[in-house]
Amino acid sequence: MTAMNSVLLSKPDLFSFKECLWFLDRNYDECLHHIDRNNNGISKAILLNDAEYVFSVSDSDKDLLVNIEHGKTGKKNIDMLSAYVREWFDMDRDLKLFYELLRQHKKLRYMATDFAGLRLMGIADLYETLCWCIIGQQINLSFAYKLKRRLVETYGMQIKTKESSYFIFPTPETLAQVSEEALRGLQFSRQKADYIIYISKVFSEGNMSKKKLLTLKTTEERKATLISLKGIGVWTANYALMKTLRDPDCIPYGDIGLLNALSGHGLIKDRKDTRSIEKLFGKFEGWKSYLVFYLWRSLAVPSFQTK
DNA sequence: ATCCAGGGGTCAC
DNA sequence: GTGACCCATGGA
Repeated sequence: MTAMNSVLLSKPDLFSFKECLWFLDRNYDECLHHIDRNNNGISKAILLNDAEYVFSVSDSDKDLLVNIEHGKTGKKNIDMLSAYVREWFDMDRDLKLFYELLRQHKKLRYMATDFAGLRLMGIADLYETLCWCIIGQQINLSFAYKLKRRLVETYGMQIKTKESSYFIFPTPETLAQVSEEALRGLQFSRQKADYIIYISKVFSEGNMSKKKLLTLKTTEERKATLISLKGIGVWTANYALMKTLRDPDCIPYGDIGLLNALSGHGLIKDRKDTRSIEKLFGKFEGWKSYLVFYLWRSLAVPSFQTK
């Protein structure tokens, strides 16, 4: 029997909370969650149905413990947060087939062991994902995280609990009203500032949403709809479909990290070797997004770093 | 100083 | 549809 402010989620097979946490804490200055290494857990603030919550997820043997730290409690709310966590950690997917495919590949089979249980960590909110992509376009990740922190701490909602302080990503309504100059003051380039403000207007005026995108049936239609927006190119569209809509077969073509991982494994000759890329991913039908994610994970393995 | 970083837009062919 | 070129900004 659990209290009304917490619930246990049973871990699926091939699930490692530790691996997932590692990804969420890979030495970058992430401003949208707090990792607690001592307690082996993570906490985060979110907005659900216009209500704010701070919740934590921690390891509890064969389960994950989800606890409401701040906000409305009760069964309905804890159920909603449970669903959020299951989605975030991609807990409802059976990775068995993916691991079978990995083990069939000489150069990649080590991943099934070394990264065992790593899940494709999602970003629930489409608007946040697109903003994050725009921020990250063509700059190094540590600077991208800096820009995101400035944006979030300047325009996001802050929630203070006894233990800590949390931020929620700014709303499109807020950022639609921000001036280009203000964002440039945060060291956004003119281009990034324009894209962010434009996307914010599109979302705040109701012309784009995750729900809207989900009404489109095919991946290609969804991709094309995203790309029709200024600032959203092939890379961003694929990234968003992969992280937010959880499309199983999206490859962010052109991604520098992906290319580095592929060449680090000796899987491609150069960045334009699209034939080899197609050939490799062709073997991972239904799991292309997962393969991309695992290749990103491999970038932290010293022997596969290109520098 | 120079090159690079989890791209995107534009324009010419 | 492909390729060349420009755009910005901090980090190494």
